Amino acid sequence: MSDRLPPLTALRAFEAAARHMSFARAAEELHVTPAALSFQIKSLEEHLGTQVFRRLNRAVELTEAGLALAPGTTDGFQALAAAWRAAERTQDNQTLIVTAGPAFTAKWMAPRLYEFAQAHPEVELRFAAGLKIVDLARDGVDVAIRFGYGTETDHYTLPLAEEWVCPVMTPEMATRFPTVESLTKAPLIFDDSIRFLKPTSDWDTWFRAMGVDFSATTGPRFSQADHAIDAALAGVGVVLGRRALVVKDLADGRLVAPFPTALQTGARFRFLCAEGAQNRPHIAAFRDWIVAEINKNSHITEAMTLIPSKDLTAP
Amino acid sequence: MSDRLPPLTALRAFEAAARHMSFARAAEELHVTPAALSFQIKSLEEHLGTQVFRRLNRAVELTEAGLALAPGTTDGFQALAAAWRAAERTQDNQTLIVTAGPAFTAKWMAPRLYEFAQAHPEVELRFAAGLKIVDLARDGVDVAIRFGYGTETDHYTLPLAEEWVCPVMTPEMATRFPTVESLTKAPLIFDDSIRFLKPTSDWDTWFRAMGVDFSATTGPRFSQADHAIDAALAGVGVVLGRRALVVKDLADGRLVAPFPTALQTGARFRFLCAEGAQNRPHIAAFRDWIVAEINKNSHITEAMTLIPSKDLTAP
DNA sequence: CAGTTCAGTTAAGTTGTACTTATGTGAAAT
DNA sequence: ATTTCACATAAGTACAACTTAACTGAACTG
Repeated sequence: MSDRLPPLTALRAFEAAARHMSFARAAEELHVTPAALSFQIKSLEEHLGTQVFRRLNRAVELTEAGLALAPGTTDGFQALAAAWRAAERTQDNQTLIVTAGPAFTAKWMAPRLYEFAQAHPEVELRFAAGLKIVDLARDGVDVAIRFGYGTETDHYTLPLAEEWVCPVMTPEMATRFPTVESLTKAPLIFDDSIRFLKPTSDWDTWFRAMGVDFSATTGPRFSQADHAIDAALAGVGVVLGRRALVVKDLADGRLVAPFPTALQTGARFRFLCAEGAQNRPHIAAFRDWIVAEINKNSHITEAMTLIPSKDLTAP
Repeated sequence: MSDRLPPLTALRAFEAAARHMSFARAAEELHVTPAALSFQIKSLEEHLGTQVFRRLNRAVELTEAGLALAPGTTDGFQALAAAWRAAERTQDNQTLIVTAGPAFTAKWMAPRLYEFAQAHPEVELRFAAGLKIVDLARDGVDVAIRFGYGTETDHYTLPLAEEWVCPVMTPEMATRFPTVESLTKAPLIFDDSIRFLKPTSDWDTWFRAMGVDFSATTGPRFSQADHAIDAALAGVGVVLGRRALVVKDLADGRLVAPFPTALQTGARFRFLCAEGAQNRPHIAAFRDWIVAEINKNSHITEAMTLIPSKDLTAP
């Protein structure tokens, strides 16, 4: 992969020139004189054996070779710049960039952010949305919170508390549906975000765990777990709430779980960071804080009867 | 995007060292002495303000900063190398790299390849499979043949003949189903590869064009058009064959189209290459040859009654 | 239509990066 | 105990990369 590259400064000069379509502006960007840039381009052309720019009267134009070269060089230098920034960020123990799904961000992080800021005023937290992050280093992220089963290799992984689901509702709603049987008549909210789980942990499974044969079908459906919980908070109905996303609301009394039987999903949130990064002070602080926050509400789990979903597979 | 990069030779040295996990081997790859490489790494570390390698007794190990830096630099230099190769290829008028879908490759290119080789012995054709090519220059492809409606901007685009579909079958099959009415009883083959077309050009539409109200439902389905045609060639049944994919078989008598009414789909194959590349001799030769080949069989289209599918939208 | 400006080229000379050879260091292998 | 191996360091060199300064040639400008 090596010998097949021209002088890198020349490539860099070309990339800037192609981006600006001007030698003068490229020279300015690179803090060199136009003359230097002109030489670099010339050197590149000698290496390639053909022109990359067509020199017009007052402008330059990419030749076919230049057109082939330009997009890839821009990509390449962007990747290098991103990598360099990622390396620089490892030196920065003030800023912590976290990525998490929308549900965890809204229902776990957001209500606790103030407390973290109190405990660690020196750390500036930033959130990068999106689930599609594949490579932490490449995407400029320090920590990822992910939900599911998998255990990534080549990353430091800390599994957090196992996720269970349990019917939760407003206190007012609980008075209207005091028994499990009455719950079959209650407005049920469906959280489609956990449909990917296997074995499934849905309403039917939960009723089966309670010894009730009931097939829930109609009711509002949400693809995002946080929206489903927001609906329950608004008094729309009863939702099978995920542990991590509802314990705060349960602890604060905004929601109640009158039927303390929960399905163990087998899935859990995981704390991920680059191998070795777990020792950086602010990352370790963030991790320890998350773990402590989870333990704060462990009494809610202790009050639950936990039944693994896998023991309840449909007949 | 500029100032935020260390000396590129140092980055390059680091990339090689991280890839080999050895200064000595990296130095060998870059054709420099280990001493030079050691200095480059040191210079990089001074720029970053921290070590990127932990020097062990007989080995080196990436530090956290190094771990953050390594993958992105490898990506970056790979992108640069790919771009440089793409630029070099513009100098090469012997090799022509073409990408096309499996159906076009199998049913249009393959049967005509020998003729092209005869006409242009100096050009070496290579095929890159896959539909997912987004950027010709980035992916190292000279020419793409694509099917659909769109007209790419920022590429040279030559629309080829509009695609129609018409029932085709083996001559033996044609004797068994002499009328349109009898065709409703024939084994119909479904080519799902054109289901994305709007308006649809399917069996129902074709029968509607013939004034027959018939809803075809059962029959073998193929997601790839070439497989559907292969099935028809094998005598399995009758398929709505796409112009480009069946004219050769029609011209050679392997298939017949006894009902010369064809649906105009509005879609067509398009010849794509990088802007400017259409003038390179071997690309121009390839394009002209494709156009000439298509014209060779224009008598088949001329014998057809063409009905636009959009005039036949379902009631 | 001269004069000015603008964008890139070329020449000559300077600086400093990247490289070399040669030697040094420390730990593991023999 | 000696050798070997992988990288570090010192000192010196060569050339790449850059500078200033002068040049070209075309397009605006009034």
